[in-house]
Amino acid sequence: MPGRPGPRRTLSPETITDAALRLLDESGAEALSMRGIAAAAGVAPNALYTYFPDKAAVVRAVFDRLLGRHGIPPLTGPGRWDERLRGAAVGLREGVLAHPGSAALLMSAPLDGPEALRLGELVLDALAEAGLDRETAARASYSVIVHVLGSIALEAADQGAAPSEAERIGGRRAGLAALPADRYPRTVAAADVIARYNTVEQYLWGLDRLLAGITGG
Amino acid sequence: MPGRPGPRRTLSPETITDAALRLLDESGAEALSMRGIAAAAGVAPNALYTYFPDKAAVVRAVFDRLLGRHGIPPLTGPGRWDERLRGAAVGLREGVLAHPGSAALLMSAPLDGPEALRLGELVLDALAEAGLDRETAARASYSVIVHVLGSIALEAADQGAAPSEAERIGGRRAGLAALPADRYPRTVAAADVIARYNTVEQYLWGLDRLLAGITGG
DNA sequence: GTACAAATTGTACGACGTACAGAAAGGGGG
DNA sequence: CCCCCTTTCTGTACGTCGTACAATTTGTAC
Repeated sequence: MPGRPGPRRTLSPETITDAALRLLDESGAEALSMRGIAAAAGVAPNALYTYFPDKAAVVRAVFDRLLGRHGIPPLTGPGRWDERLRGAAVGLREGVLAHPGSAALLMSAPLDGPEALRLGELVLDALAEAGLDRETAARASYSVIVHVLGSIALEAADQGAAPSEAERIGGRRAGLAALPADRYPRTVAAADVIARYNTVEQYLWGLDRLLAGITGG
Repeated sequence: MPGRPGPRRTLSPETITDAALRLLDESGAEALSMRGIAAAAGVAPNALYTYFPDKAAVVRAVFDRLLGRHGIPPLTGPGRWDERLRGAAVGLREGVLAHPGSAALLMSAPLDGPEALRLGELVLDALAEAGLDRETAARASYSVIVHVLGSIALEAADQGAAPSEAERIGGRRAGLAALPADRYPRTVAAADVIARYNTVEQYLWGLDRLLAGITGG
């Protein structure tokens, strides 16, 4: 099909998501407005509606590009399957957490974009290499993805929780640090234990336990 | 301290979150606006700012009450520890998914409200009963909570993804159902496999694998 | 009764998503 | 070469949002 009529100058879905990612890096997720993205792309706000039906569609596209931006390794690489899986998990975590606020998008859309599919293929490929049959691999990949994305989202929610200056009580945050140990004895003790590890270690510990339960049971 | 001056008639944090929960049940999570909550409580929008510094604080409080609304069983109940854990997990899932859209709040705030703490105590209690030492129980509880909340949030995001009428392409949704099987062979097969199970079964399968990896390793 | 502090309202501002209509712009048929 | 038609982008506007500010109401303490 040769060129269609009309002026088709500046925009495309890619230039729009490019501008959105630039905005996300510079100003955080709460700045991801239609007007802001349009301004970053140098067009009027409504111009975006030629390429996306609404804001949710733009956000989904941006989220998918976020998933694929951080060097997910090829499907069949060298090294042991679990090492490849751990490496991809750590890379994804670092890439997402580098842009605080973007993690809020992680659980907000179905995982059906092209980059999300590439991620799914990677996980399934590694699990097949581990010797799982098709059914177990399918179920396991879902649980692995839940663990990876859920951990990242929860960690971001924890550290991104607006300290907000208005919610401090008596100078310290009304959170785990100020718990009544008599009412929540185990939780306080657990917070104490977990605080001794950095989060990436806890993240990989959970992933390893999950993989052990899948392959060993 | 006897009564403070000023008229303190109608409101309190509880009446506000009550109104918000009523609104959430009737009109969904996207209707959770300050103005809407205030109207449901019968006051002017600004009245809420006497009790909460901003909307995010209201949402956090509502989210915490959501966590506790669905009959989380007492910390030390009858029955085997894993049965209690599974029961609480299923109950939480049903309760949250009954209000589509409210699941979007699940990963949006740190888990430090009173009901979130009660949930943490329940999990830790069950894990202690399983014979785990303090350190392992602490780490395991974090992973279990990630799995439970992450699964629910992802399921809600999948099914709540606005079909939106504008994003249908050729009459069918541009999603997993229309995948190019030559580019994503494993993913397509996995979607096929998982579709044969209802989600609660997959949810418990993942929980069981995780628990097996924790207690057996 | 009078002064003061706290709770609630009235009003307003800026930003948001997006609908609608029009203007600019370029290719295809004559 | 010119006209027409499709497509892209802009101008403008509407309703809603979160929330800041000042005024008003209301109760307690002296």
